[in-house]
Amino acid sequence: MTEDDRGAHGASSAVQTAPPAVSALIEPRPMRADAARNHEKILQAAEEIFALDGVMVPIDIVAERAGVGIGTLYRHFPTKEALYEAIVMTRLTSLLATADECVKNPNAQEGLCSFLREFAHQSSEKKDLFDALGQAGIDIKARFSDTFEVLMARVDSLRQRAVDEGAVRADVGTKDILNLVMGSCHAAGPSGIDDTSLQRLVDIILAGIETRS
Amino acid sequence: MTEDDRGAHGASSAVQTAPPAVSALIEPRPMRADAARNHEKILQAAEEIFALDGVMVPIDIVAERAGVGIGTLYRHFPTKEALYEAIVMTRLTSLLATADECVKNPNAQEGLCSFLREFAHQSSEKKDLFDALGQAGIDIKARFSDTFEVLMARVDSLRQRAVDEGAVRADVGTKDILNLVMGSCHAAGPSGIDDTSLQRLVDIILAGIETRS
DNA sequence: ATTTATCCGGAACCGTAGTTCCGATTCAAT
DNA sequence: ATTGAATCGGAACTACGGTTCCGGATAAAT
Repeated sequence: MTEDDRGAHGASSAVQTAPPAVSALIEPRPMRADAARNHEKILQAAEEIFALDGVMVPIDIVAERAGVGIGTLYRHFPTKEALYEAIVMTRLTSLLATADECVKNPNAQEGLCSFLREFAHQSSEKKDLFDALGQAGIDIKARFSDTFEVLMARVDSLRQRAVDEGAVRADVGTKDILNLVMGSCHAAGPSGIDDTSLQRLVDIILAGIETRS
Repeated sequence: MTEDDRGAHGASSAVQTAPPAVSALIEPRPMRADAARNHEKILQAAEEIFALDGVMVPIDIVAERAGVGIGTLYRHFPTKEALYEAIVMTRLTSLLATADECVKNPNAQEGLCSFLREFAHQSSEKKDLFDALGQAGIDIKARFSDTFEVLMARVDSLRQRAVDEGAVRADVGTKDILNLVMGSCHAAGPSGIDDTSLQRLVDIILAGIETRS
């Protein structure tokens, strides 16, 4: 039961012209047009709502906002956790892209700096998504260990470059930095924190990890 | 209904010898011995459990740990929120005491420093109590505004002294500092963070708010 | 146009956690 | 020892949110 759309995420918009009999064994079916549309609508609605009201919102609300029934939502994401996973994945990927961008910056310090700013900015926009999930008993680091590792490595290279350049103290770990920045994002209570204040906090952190003269 | 033990918290252990008829209008009744005992047991159990498993634990568990029935618990704290309030109050008071202690330190920088360390230490011990409450939709700053203000003022005097002494930058606010330190405490995920790492984070923050040479 | 596999919608179900209620129990005053 | 009010205990009630189920609608293949 309910095994029909398992693993259909990567379908994209590739046209299927191969003989059905054989390819059916590999790729079950291309997913109906409306289904694909709904899948996207749900994902988007969830992202918006979670960012706005936190992950505690009842799932009905997400369905309502997406303009679909609850049943439909469950057809696409058999569990609320599955929804979380999809969104966190999006988020991690996006961060990874940001990190990649920042690595290109020839100035190591600037690179690290702008990554952290962007990281903080995203985190505060998406109302403490990561943290709220932790609260709800989902261990992100465990569930997405591979993607997480990659991101971590990327950030670490940002940090290492800055250290090599002599701009950042060698005795602060990547985790320390990320913990500090993440922490800043939700410390200001449920009301969130305005971007200006947040950037001020990031500045302090940056000052804190700089090499002293 | 259920108005019999309203406001009986401050009863303490003062002996009542005044004529009952008159004092009854002022102080309803001294609270039965076992009741007082239970009140204390519940408070203590709640503090322990909340610190250990977070505020999401069902209230039955608290009652069980305190060795009383659910009904009893509700007799003393008519709502789960009421329990929260009692505990947060304890916590705030304790922090206030710490702050008072630190103000006595003749060295302003050391004073601020040791307060922040202690603050961080307590926060990590008591498993993100404040934050978890925020998550649960309780706005601490609003509900305890008066006590909170006092604490805030105290910390601000710690900061101001350090600024006057030329040890801390003048452009960082008290809120910034507290946000950073609070943030550090729970950023490390549900598993918490060991005290050594936490102190390292506090060190970075302290470095970040120092005046540059 | 017909047919059928897929998908949609939302009523109903179930488990969980907060809260209420009231008979049984216990304190403490006489 | 007796008595009555205060307190206790926990079964039962309620609200809420996640999940299941299935009759009806729809895309797309013939």
